[in-house]
Amino acid sequence: MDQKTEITADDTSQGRIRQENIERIMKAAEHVFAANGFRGATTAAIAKEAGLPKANIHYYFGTKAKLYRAVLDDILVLWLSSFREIGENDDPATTLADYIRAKMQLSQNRPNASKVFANELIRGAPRINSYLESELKDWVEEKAAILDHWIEEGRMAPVDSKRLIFHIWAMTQTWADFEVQWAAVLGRKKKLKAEDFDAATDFIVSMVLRTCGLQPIPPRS
Amino acid sequence: MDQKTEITADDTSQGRIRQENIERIMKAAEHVFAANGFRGATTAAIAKEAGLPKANIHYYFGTKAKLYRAVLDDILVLWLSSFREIGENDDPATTLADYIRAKMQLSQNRPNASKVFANELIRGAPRINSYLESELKDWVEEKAAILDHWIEEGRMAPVDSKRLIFHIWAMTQTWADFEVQWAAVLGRKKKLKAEDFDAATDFIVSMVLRTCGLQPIPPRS
DNA sequence: ATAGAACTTGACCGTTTGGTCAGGTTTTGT
DNA sequence: ACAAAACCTGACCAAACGGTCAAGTTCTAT
Repeated sequence: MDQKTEITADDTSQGRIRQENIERIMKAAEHVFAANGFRGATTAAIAKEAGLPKANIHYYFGTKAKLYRAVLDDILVLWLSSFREIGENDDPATTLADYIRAKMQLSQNRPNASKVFANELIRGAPRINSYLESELKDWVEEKAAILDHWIEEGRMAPVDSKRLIFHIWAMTQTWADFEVQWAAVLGRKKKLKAEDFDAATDFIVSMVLRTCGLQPIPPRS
Repeated sequence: MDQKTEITADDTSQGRIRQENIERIMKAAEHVFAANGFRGATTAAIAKEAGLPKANIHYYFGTKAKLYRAVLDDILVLWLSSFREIGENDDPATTLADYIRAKMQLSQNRPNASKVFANELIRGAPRINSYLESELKDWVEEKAAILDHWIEEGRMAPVDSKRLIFHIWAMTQTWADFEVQWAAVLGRKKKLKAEDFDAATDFIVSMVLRTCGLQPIPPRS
């Protein structure tokens, strides 16, 4: 009668079958939500991609909205955990480069996560506004303060630290969200090659470090 | 019987009422498609926002798919026409700065156009792949050649010209597509202020010009 | 003035949607 | 071995969907 098993994404308490199926469903859901947005995605499409009857996904997640939330929560955890700890005593150049590389690998390895997040933002982020206004805002302010500290110590050139972070995000995320566009312009067949991601990573690192006066500008020919 | 009036977006041949209604519907459609994607958007929602009965929008556009195409075509024209002509004899610094400013104004003034385009790309661009592979690719290659020419002449530092263009797009579009995110992090109430766009524009211009060796890096304190 | 073209729209239709449920099978702890 | 818990799923439902249509109203050229 009462199906109050209270399913959460990280329910490790019991059930091998449960874990396997939840994983399978969420992977399929991430893909379908990425490709169609929340409203455009159908539970039938998710079920088909997961290779399960539709009723089965409702058994585990109840409603489409709850499944979406679970996918979204998974992504937010991934997002925040990807941000390596930055300390005031670290080297500015290597810290920035490492961070860009980490974000870029996320774009390459988890493009659907990035797309679901992008979809949510485009829609006005109705479900994650509190996350943006709290965790994310705090994270940015904390990291920006460290950059400002470095600037004050003369360890890098003065830049608008918050906006630097914003644009690093913009540049790294574009390679996941708009992959088809860059693939088409570069003459690739739908998918980018690994070397495209490498070249983009190097470019962004170079651009950011030059902006911060941490890498010399090559002389004009 | 046969309603073969062949409606195109730029049908100026006749009909004051026709033009007015088509404009109203397309504006509403752009908003609804931006907020929900093609699959997630409903003709009822578009009709409601346009202030017309649903049957009326079918009278003018036939199907949801045709309406979407019309909106998309409108955006592609806007996109390409926004790219000012660049000549080999222009000044690199002012040309790049002007271009960034133009793209940024599009983000500020037509965010829904940007969002519809972004949605289409995230989905894999099923309807505009030929545009990406032809017009857009050609445009990028043409402009990149001019940048390369400038580099060869020693008028700017060597950079990967195509990737520079890609990342300018990424940085300018993020202010339209992900406005809520930046508004939340900056502590604004949902919408960014005009000064936020101005500050972002200055930052991107500065970043690009520094990268190209066209603007001195401020000394460390 | 008037006839034909253009525009309007409530009511309707077949399909797809998210979600439910009863009755079954499998797994698990003892 | 066996009962309880967990899992499975075809069949079903009301609501929402894209689209149609016939009967009307308004506009426009002569």
